[in-house]
Amino acid sequence: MLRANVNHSKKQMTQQAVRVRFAPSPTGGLHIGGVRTALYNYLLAKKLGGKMLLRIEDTDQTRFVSGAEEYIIEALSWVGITIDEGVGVGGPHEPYRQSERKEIYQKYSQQLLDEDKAYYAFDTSEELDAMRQTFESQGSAFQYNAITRLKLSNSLTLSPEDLKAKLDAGVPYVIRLKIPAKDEVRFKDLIRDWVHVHTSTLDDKVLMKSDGMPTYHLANVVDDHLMEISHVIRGEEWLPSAPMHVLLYRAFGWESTMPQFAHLPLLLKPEGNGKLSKRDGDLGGFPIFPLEWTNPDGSKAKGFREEGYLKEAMVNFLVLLGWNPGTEQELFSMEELIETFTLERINKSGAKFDINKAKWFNQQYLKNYPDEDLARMYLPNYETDTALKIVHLFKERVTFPQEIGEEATALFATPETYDEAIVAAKWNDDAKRGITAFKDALPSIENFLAEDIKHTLHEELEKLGIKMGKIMQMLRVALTGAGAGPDLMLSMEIIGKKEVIARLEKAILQLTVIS
RNA sequence: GCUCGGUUAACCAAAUUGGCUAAGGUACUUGUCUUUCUAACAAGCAAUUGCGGGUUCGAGUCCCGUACCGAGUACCA
Repeated sequence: MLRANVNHSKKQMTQQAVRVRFAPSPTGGLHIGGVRTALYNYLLAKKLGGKMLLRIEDTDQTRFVSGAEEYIIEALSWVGITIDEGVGVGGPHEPYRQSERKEIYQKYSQQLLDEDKAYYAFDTSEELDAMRQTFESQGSAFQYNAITRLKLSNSLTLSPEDLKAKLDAGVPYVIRLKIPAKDEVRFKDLIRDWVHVHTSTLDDKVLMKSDGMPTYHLANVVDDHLMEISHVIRGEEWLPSAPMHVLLYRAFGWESTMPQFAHLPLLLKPEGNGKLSKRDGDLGGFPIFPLEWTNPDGSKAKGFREEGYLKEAMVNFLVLLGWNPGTEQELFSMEELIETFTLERINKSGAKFDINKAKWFNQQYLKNYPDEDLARMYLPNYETDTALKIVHLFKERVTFPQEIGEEATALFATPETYDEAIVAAKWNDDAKRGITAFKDALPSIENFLAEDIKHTLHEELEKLGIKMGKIMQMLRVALTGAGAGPDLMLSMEIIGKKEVIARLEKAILQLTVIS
């Protein structure tokens, strides 16, 4: 290959073009952890002027779910990750769907077979399961390795004639990697530093399944090599099999151009320990998927996008799950992230998935969102002028943009009930006199604007010698039913003169009857 | 069981060649806002860094032991 010229200094290695890949399998909605993995890949690619590839790992035909691939592409595009090469885009290494690359894997597994680095194995799943059980009952674990393979049904133990007979007869087989009995594998993980493992603890992993498809292990090594991937950035769950992947690169003679590895910390459950799962989302009432996902049976799983999470907040939240800039900055645009991101600053320990943090980021971004956009998107049924006032009134007090619409609806609804605790504490003679006087003065206000309303309230209360603080909360209850809320003067301006008067009349009447 | 990882306040989390007083956020408490508040702003409270040893002038950081938690251990990725 053209890359033959490579076994030299590290410096030259790092100057090699940066090419990273996101390689999900289309088995359903994309887990939010996958989005983070994609994001880290993307950030590294952009930072170093490299390419981001999307490869679909659909080698498990039994788990394939239609629609998942489109979903993945849409999810990535939602958060702003653009693909330079791969499924949906094309590129020089097509196809990018592993199911369409079968012959390639067959060719390479045949190469390993020819070089005696892999072998045919005819043991059935049932036989192996039984074997595992036996071992387990004896307190040890079954391994298909240098020792046991000599007692099992494979091309190492079968005579050439028997082997040929089985193959000719079409007996199902898998191809396994022949892991050396005694050897040390070590590789440098960009996040975890040197990892070493003795080959005696590894087992002869299946490379090709009996259905003719490769396993993840073979497919990802072959493809990463062929697609000239420079950095493999993936979840920690792959760390245990990484040594075996190194062995595969070695077996193919590709070790000198092997990509660098970076195994990302896990996304942990919000409570307790363990990997974040779909169930945790149901339990905590939050999504686990970026976009709403519809299962083949029609059932739906919620998505962050539909729940009202802004994509900027999502990115910011996700990027900080396992990475930090080392400064006190917490809000980052995608551009700033591309600038600041480094693999070196990813930490090793798992990151707790704290949905409150996601909400906090959403609030921060919502606050800075242009009023005009929010008004147009979430208050389409209001006049522009009114809509802008409503947005201004609520956007710093809510977490999700759609809440602005809900708050607006509530604002225009005459209260049916009044906060009892506050009525009990604050509804007294002064409150009644003050509010009545204020109400009676309202018709004379020409421009029903917050400033003028405030001015009138001041005047009326001054005449009566009542302090503003004494009745403000009661006034709010009379108008909205609730003891807390946004700026009251602006609220009244939006509600409108007629309705404010009507509500006050109603409240005075009802509350007087109650007390 | 075995292999590989992790453990810093109530919670999240930083301290990346061992080096000033162990960041920051959330929550909580208090104050300010002559107009309330669940908002905003300000201040405050909170950690012998899982535990036990060791190396060192100096350890969250390195070494040994131990406890707990996780990941992997499939013809799934």
